[in-house]
Amino acid sequence: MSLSLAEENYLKAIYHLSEDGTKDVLTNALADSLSTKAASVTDMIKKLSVKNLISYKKYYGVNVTAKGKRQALQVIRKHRLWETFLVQKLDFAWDEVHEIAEQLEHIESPRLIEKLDKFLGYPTVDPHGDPIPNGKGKIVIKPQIPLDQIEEGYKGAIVAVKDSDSAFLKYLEKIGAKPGKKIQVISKEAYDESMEVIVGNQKVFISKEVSKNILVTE
Amino acid sequence: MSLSLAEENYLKAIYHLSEDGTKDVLTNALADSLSTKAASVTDMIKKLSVKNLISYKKYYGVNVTAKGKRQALQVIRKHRLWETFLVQKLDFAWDEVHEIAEQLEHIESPRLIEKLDKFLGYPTVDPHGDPIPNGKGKIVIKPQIPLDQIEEGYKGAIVAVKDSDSAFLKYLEKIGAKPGKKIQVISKEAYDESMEVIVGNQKVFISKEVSKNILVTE
DNA sequence: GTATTTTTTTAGACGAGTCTAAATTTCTAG
DNA sequence: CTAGAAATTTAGACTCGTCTAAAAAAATAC
Ligand SMILES: [Mn+2]
Ligand SMILES: [Mn+2]
Ligand SMILES: [Mn+2]
Ligand SMILES: [Mn+2]
Repeated sequence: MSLSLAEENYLKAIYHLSEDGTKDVLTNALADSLSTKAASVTDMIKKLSVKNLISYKKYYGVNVTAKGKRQALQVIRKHRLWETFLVQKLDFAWDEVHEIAEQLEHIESPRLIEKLDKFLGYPTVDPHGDPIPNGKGKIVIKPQIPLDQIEEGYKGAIVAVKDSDSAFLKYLEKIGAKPGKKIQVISKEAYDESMEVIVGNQKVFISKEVSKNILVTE
Repeated sequence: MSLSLAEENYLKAIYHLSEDGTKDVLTNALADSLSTKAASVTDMIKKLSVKNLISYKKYYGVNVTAKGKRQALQVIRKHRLWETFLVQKLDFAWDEVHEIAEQLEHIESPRLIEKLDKFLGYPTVDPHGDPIPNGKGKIVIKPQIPLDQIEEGYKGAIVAVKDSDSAFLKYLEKIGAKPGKKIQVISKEAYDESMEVIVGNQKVFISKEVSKNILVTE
């Protein structure tokens, strides 16, 4: 009963778009996310539904079942372990790994993943700060808040980044922002919600566009 | 112009069965090797032929073109680098890696392969002793002879093994035979061509079935 | 509360890759 | 040299995943 590459990609997209299974995902949102057409999504949705991986109410979107969530988390686990490998062992920059992990996540071999996990020292987060589900699919999410919801005077640390777009990650690299780094909010402009922050030792201005994609500790 | 997974598998099988492009490969041989049906092979052959990756004479088999050989060698390069990674870094036994490499060889990312190669220290042979083509597809084959063609009194070393069957590799493991190990032929039975050999420090009897799949130095 | 717009589903088609069964070609005995 | 056997190709069908165009349902606007 193992899933095809397409099925895995759909399941993962549904899981992510549903925000970990908390809200239903609409057909067009999935089509956008997977760069495909709504009609194709409807077709695949029916198949996943028959296999009991998602629940589907016609016209009102889908969500993962318990079974589907387990499968999605396995794929996410593989994706994040491979990303970690690529950055930590092969010396890739963090903005280069997503596309490659998108392929590697579909390699089928439980033993491979076990051994990779061990080789990497059982990491709990990937290079983007995203938590890595364990072998049983359990995922420990650290409390985290989008930086745009933070007020002046805040001191904390970056936990993760939301966007996996390469240009965004390159920009973060440039300003020295990555998971683990300390961050302070010096001032916040009421008009456009842009911010002046200190990351590492550097003072930088960031727009709301950026701050909403940076997740920080409480 | 990148190839599909199926195309890559066919091309690699043709290259191997043709013994590095030296003889034509027949439809049924290909079907056996790929665990598919002759009719499917004929279909795919036509496609590869149109793409100028193989030359095809109806009813008389196929062989790789220069272009096809280049592509096949790239896939083989990836396969053998991944096998090396699995054994050297992830601590897999050498009989466990073939199936996984069969999947990993299709991951598309030139940068990944470059970096993997570097990470492994630019190995020249894989865990089975098979040469790893370099980035340009150049392959250095060490002189090697099947052990069954060797006579009494021979002293040399194992260069590679032919069969990637797991049971065969496990057997070799048991008798301590692997690429790099020294080997001597103590005696050879004329009747069935079985041999008494010393591998490492151990004296063992091996059948022709085994000796023909062990490649040794001259 | 009806009309228009937006979203989703259905209908029908296509390419990739595979299969079985039938036709064709080549090989091999005698 | 020819009949039968063996190998290969062709014909037609199927699944998977995708697409476009048309139909249907839901949301929204007035
Ligand atoms: Mn993927
Ligand atoms: Mn990530
Ligand atoms: Mn393969
Ligand atoms: Mn090998």
